[in-house]
Amino acid sequence: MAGRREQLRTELLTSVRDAARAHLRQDGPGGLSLRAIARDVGISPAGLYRYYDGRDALLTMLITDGYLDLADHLFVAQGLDDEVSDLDRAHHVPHAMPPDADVVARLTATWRTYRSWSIEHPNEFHLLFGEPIQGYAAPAGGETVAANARMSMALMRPAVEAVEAGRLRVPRVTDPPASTSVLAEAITEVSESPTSLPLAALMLSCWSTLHGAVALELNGQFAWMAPGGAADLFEVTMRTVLDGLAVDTDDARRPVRDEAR
Amino acid sequence: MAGRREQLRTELLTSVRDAARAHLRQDGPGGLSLRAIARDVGISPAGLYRYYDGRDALLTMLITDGYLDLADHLFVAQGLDDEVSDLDRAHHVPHAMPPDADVVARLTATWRTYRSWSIEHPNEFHLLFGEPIQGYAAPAGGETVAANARMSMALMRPAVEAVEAGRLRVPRVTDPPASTSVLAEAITEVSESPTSLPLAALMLSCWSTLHGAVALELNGQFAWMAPGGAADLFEVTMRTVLDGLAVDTDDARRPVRDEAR
DNA sequence: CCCTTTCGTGAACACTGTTCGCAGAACATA
DNA sequence: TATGTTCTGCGAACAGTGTTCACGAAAGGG
Repeated sequence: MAGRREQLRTELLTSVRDAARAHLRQDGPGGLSLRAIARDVGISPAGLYRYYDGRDALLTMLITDGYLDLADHLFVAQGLDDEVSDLDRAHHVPHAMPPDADVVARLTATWRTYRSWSIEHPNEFHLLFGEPIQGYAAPAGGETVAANARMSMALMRPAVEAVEAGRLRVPRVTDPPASTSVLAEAITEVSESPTSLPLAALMLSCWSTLHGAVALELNGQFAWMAPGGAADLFEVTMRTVLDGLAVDTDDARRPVRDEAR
Repeated sequence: MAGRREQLRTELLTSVRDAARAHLRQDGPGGLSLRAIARDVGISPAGLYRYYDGRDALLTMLITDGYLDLADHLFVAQGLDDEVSDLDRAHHVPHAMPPDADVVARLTATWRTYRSWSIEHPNEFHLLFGEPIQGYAAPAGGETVAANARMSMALMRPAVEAVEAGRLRVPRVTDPPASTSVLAEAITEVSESPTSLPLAALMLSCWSTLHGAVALELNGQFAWMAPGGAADLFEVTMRTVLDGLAVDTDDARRPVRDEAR
């Protein structure tokens, strides 16, 4: 028995959310204007405070949504559609793989999706991974950190699986610093599968490379060396990394290729 | 024969620059306020326009300075003090190496400096590599791109030297996409030394890893797995990458270690 | 001394996020 | 149905932002 009030409230609530997302996409995190959003949904600036308690609340909502949306895309890319919330289920994911595809193929598909999502949603990427907004601090409640953890897991999982399947070599870590012992434990806890320090280090360096390649491309650092777009640069970077991690066979190194393509 | 006017002008000019830098360091790129700067140097907001033509001019100045400052630090880390402008010569660079140090040691020192500079100047890092400021576009003149190129060279050089010295393996690139042929040419032109496509790809992936590790740490993505600071995480990531690029000797893989430390 | 260039100012404009008090509509209870 | 309570929404106001403009004063050159 939804009262008329609740109905109007949820309608306006999502209407505000949509307007906020639209403005984020167009003008970036810095250009988010409460007054403009209020104008779009047809209420006064002050009226907005009945729905979202100021700019910070809107930001945490956008950040949470961003992490979850990215996580959904990553899950779809791996063929794990059942992990995805109903909202984004029909989303088109360019590199999506069937769930029984080759492990390495699912890995590369996930990485490609991390990039393509970021290229298609540059302002969301900046909101999630860029500089913290002036005067904004994530609430201690942890709405955003949970979403963040979900995204991290979606990103890490296929790499872990590729290692477990024996398709990726885990490099040794020489002289690991003392404080990094917590690292493996933390990742073990989150990923719910036992993680050694070298494996954790591998995850770290892979994520760093992936993230760095996307971030540098997005900020135009590759513009002067790839005028025609940096998609191929990403491809080369990814293959360079994966070839370096290819398992050694007896006679020769087998380059890592994604067989299902 | 510096007239009294010019003298006052240059004084106020640098005074404005210092104030702008101070505000950047404290409040970040978004929190840069022309009125606050004007207040600091003791002139009216409108008077600022006699020295810097609006916010954008101030931003290009700050960006240029940032790239050059980072480049200087990288050069000092490699022991190339003569490349450095007089202004920052006496700067303390924690990982600085003598110019005759081991190639790999100079490489790791450069990477560590890339990180430590970013950690110590987070807002400058965001200004240089973060989201583009709302409504700002780099001038076509190229003041910032020249500084950017200088920084790129300072960053790439030691890795190239390590390869030339035979201390780093250059992984093959399987099936390079067609458009990446320009890449090698572009890097050859900038670095003034012949660069093959695999070498260019190696530079790319190294820079991506380096940048990604720093960016992720700076945005707190590592906070939950390294409560005590991420310096050791960076160390592990760097060693993982470099060990993966260690040259193959006849009997065993020799891990890359920096001998002068 | 005069004329030109530079400098600095205060006022104004169109914005921003946020707070406050005051209306009116919707709801729950007597 | 009548009354009291809660929720909505609004206009005004405050302190802040970048930028433009016309105007007076100072400095420099002839």
